[in-house]
Amino acid sequence: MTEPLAPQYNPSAIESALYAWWEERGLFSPDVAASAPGKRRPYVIMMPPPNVTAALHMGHGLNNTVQDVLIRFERMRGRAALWLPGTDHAGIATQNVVERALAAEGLTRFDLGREAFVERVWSYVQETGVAILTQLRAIGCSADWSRTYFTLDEGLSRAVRESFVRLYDEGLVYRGHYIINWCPRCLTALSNEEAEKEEVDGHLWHLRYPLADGSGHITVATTRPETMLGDTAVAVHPDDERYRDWIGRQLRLPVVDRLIPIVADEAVDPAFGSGAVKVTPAHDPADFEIGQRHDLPSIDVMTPDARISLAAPERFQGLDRFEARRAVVAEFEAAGLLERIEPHRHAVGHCYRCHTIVEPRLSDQWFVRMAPLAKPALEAYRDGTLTFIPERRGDDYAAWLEGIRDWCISRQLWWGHRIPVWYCLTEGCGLTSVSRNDLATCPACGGEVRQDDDVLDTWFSSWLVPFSSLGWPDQTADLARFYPGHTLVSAPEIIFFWVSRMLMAGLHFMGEVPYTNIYLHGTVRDTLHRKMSKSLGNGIDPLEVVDKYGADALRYSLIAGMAVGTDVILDPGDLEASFAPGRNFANKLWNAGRFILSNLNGPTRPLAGDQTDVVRREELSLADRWIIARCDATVREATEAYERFRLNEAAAVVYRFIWSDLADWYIEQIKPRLYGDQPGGDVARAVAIQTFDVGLRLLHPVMPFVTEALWRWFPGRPADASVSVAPWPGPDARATDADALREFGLVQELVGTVRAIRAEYGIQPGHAVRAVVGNGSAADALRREQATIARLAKVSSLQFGETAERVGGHGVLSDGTPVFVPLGDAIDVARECQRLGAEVNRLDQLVTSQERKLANEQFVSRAPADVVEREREKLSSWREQRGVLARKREMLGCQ
RNA sequence: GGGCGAAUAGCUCAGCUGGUUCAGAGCGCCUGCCUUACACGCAGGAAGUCGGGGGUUCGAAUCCCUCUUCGCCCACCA
Repeated sequence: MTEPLAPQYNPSAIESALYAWWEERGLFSPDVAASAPGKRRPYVIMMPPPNVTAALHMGHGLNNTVQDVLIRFERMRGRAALWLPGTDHAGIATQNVVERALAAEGLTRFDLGREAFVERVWSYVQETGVAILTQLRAIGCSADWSRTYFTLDEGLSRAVRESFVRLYDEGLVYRGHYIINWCPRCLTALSNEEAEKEEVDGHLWHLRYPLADGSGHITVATTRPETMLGDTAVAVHPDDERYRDWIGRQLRLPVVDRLIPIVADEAVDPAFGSGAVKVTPAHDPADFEIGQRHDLPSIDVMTPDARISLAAPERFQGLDRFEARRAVVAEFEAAGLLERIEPHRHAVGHCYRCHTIVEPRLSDQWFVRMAPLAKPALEAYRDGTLTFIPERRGDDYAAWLEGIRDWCISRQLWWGHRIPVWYCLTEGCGLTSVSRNDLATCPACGGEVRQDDDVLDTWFSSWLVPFSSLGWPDQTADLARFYPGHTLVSAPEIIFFWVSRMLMAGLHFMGEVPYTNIYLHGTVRDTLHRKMSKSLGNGIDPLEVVDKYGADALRYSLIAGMAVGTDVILDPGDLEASFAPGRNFANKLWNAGRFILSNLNGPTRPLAGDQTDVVRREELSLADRWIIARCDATVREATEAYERFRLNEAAAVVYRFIWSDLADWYIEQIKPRLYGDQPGGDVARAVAIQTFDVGLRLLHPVMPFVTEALWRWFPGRPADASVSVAPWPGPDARATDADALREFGLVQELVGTVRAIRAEYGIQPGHAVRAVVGNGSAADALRREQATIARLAKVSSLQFGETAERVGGHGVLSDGTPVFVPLGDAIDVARECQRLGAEVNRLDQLVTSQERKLANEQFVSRAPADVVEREREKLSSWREQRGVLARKREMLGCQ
């Protein structure tokens, strides 16, 4: 205890030093040997790897705080706890960042060429890549940094290739020519999940397509008129009476002047629009399928950056898709073929990285066949292997798996894992080789080969992380010990990108789910319930909070503000409102610790592992027994709350114990024993230390820094002791003490009653009053705690029994004990009558409704006996209190 | 268009298996206190028809139905 104990806790003075000390000691690196087979399975959490270029935001703050609370809890419970961190190369996101930097220099990636560009990304990533991991340390994350991975590391890249080759060999990876989601800005294909559907207000254009023979026209409705440049048919439903005779006839496609047929297809909904659909196989997934069924040509009228291609009439070529839309509509209008335009709200896909409207595009891509992978993953949910917290998220998971479509995994990017496929360039051979190793020549003909230009979807490496980060495909010791893990902590929007895919990959490659608990927390939002985001400018920088209020305050606010599965609302305009409670609590702890530690200079008892071992039971005062019982109850409640992922409740329970019980009552109660030579000082010191110690340990997962600082300063700690690996407090049957809880509760009530009377009549704080306490069930206890009552309620003399005086403040305890504070002329009798009258009325209402309840035959006969008994006790208690106050009113001569 | 969630004090939210936490916490507000751990504190206080309506039950903030208002997810009616 050599550190200066300033009265105000200063987090920045200790946090980084404590963190460095933890890390140096390797407290977060579980030993593989120490958790050898036969011992309890280790507890493993895979950290959702942040993007390598990311800067810490509140979403990371919440996600990682939750994980840290869980991992610290399990570590203290004595399990080998591994929290495995890493970073994600984040293909599109990272490439975009670097391309933006290039753009500032007036360059594009094409100016550099592939090799130079990738090098440039690497150097960028090496510069910034560790920033977020450093930031996670600043908020106290106890991850095992010695095992940090990067998804483009050699090891993980090997895993990516291995999995690709295996899936290919199993027929689960294939190359196909389909409509995919295409981002015209990022110039790459996207998976369905990466194309975010968003409702937008658009229009429905009703266009007339004339029959080739000039005998009339058919009207089609479309939300994207520009695609008509690539129309190759119009489809109607085969049973649609209106068009029965039209099927098979030819239309003259306006604008492009091409003949296209009318075909019949079941996919058409006769009830929508005109019941006739223009068919653009190259630009719409549904149309593509219609095209296949009817053997229609596909005309791709757009370039990769969504301009009109050479396949369209010259006057449209080069136009942006939205310019082309206007131009097409204008031509229809000019030709009198625009029937009408109506407003139409519909869902449009947007690139999840740059928010550009996605263009459905026909191209050759690599896919993973998902149905066979989804089946066991669905089974694992249905048979109860998986637990979702909150439960309802399991339904989202199951629904997605049931409707799963094949996964487009190729990306036309340069940053990522190059697809391990080589094409032979030799004419007549043309072999496609899928290989774990780089190929220089064709294995069949020895000719020149060319590797596929594309890279894999970022998530194709992340879905392997639960085992690839442990060394797979090698059978490493880490893999044997730490797979499978237990809990995955993520946000609901990541379920489809990552959570379910890891489950599928784990089952497929490892034969076991990578985790069984899936904890899905909410989103961090502002007070208008908008998601915090850079673009909205409503974010809060976690590091600024750490700076101003400390990491513990940040963590406390995030945890305390979050019930299972609900969002966390923070006010970017008022950091004080959001984070002061945590800061204040840390300061409270600091000062409670300071007080206890600075009062150890008297006799004390040795610390022991268990609170009731410290002293003999008969030496304990009522207050000692009470705080010990409260402490034990807190241990039970907090432990259960942590186990059930009710982290906010765990925080609240410990907060109440430390602040309301320990600081407000127990510490106040023992002060005389500590200051003077009054007996029991040694016992009080021992109990205070012991219960505070328990409180610190219970709180450590949520507020690691301040608890560690205080815990280490306790006398007698070995220099290398850390609360982060201190044993988790266990319940103690001997601490249970209902009498102490009830009796000290009455002491608290009495003090509160006298204080309220003092405040009501404006008695100066320095002025002592007398108090008269009548006979009640706890008379003995109150008598024994006279000194406590006198001190805390500023009572000069506490009398027991009757008194002839009647003018003063009156009250009653819940057991019916009358309380009287003689105040003579200091009070106005009428006011006191009114005060008591209100109280009698309140009790009267309670009594009346309670009497009705107990008079109800149905209640008495149907409610459980113990409930009826409790209700009877309540009634008699209220009657008793009402009687006491009514008599007091009589004595005062109230009307 | 389908599915899910939320609505409790001025604000942010707890309230789990219907009844001893049952109407709570923190912030804010009002009153009084720099009482020798803490003014980031202490003590006392005001403040709510538990969104509306209906139902089940001896008993509902809690379970069911319905309406209203917000939010989220999914969706190839062009």
